[in-house]
Amino acid sequence: MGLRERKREQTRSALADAALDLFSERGYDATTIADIAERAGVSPRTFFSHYPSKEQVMFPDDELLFSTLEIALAERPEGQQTLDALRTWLVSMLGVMDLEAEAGRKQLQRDVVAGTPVLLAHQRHLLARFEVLIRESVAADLGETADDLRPRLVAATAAAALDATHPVDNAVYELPEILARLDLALAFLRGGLAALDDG
Amino acid sequence: MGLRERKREQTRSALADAALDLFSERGYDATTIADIAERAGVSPRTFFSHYPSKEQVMFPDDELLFSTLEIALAERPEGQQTLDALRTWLVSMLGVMDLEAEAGRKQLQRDVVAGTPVLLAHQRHLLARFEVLIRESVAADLGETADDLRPRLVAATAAAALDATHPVDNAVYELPEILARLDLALAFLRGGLAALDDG
DNA sequence: TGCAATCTTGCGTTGAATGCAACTATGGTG
DNA sequence: CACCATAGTTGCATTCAACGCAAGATTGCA
Repeated sequence: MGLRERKREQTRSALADAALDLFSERGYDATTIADIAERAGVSPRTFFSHYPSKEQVMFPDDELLFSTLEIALAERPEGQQTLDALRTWLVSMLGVMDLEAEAGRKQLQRDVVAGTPVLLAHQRHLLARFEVLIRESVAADLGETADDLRPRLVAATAAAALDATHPVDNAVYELPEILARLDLALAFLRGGLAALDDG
Repeated sequence: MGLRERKREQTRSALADAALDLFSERGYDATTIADIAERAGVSPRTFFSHYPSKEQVMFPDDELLFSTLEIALAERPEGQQTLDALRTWLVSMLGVMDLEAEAGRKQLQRDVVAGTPVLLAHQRHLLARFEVLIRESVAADLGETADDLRPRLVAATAAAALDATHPVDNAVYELPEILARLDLALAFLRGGLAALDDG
């Protein structure tokens, strides 16, 4: 990676760090883009060359998560079910994540989000985008349309399971614990499908 | 209802109508609050005394739906499950809705929403609020916390089922058809719970 | 008729977000 | 090493959503 890209990444994360700090100090609404840019040492205009909106600076790597899941679902081994691919993807993501970022920072991020309606809404929006990916993939598995009921139900459940992998309060989840939760959700989901087939 | 309230309601729905028309003519982004207010025959400032934001004018009666569900869940008969109360509420809502508003207008509203990312996001936000209600109520049923897995999964499924009651494309659903969809979702959900109990 | 509550309106302010053009730094090429 | 294309940064100007406030208009009630 060249100097140029490295500098850009540096600015990008400086903005994210500055934003997180300011949001947690003064609150989201009391912080302006100008404040964030100033603390990050760049011009206000530069903010928008890295993040398209004020909310997104709190979710710097969600675009990456989204695209990796998109690829993981599209390029999964022949015959592998969406839900298995999802599980595999989650494991690999958790593997990468815990290495690069320390837990305290993530916890602070969660606290700020939890206390800010606009950010909560945006987080749900992101989750909904994941749900769409899952829904389309599941629909293909089942040979149905994304508008049909079964893909909807399955995707909603899977998205809720993904959401439930985020620790609550100050708990720190370990990988096996997270997977256990996911598998419980998958069991729920498969039980539901079975019930539909019986009826 | 006095003259004052009637006038206010009149202004409120004039704004909603004007907004829907303009959004479908020029698009959401190309329409300003001033445009809407002008067509509705009121001042721009008045818009915000009826709707807190530009998005909400497209969902004029969701606050009502929300509060009625909140009450329906809180004041359900002793021993009645959340999901049954939800079903009852849906039936009563559909009964009221189809009488007051014609289907064509609703269809136009759905088209505009479907073609406008901001509005889609807001619709999901509203659905998420319903999901929270359901989640808390289900958690109480099960004697668990709203953060626990089962209430999350059940609420997510139920919310998806609610969402699936909205017609797709230009289809017009009849009441029995909608209920059949909901019941299918409830069967899915109970099958899932059963699977969890077995494991 | 007059008073109180409520709705409407205009004015001003803040701040998010975008477009554009100029400037700067980097990476690669001859 | 000089040159050029590419990409990142910045300042400037603009639009518009959203809010606070105070004054004006209208309705309900005594």
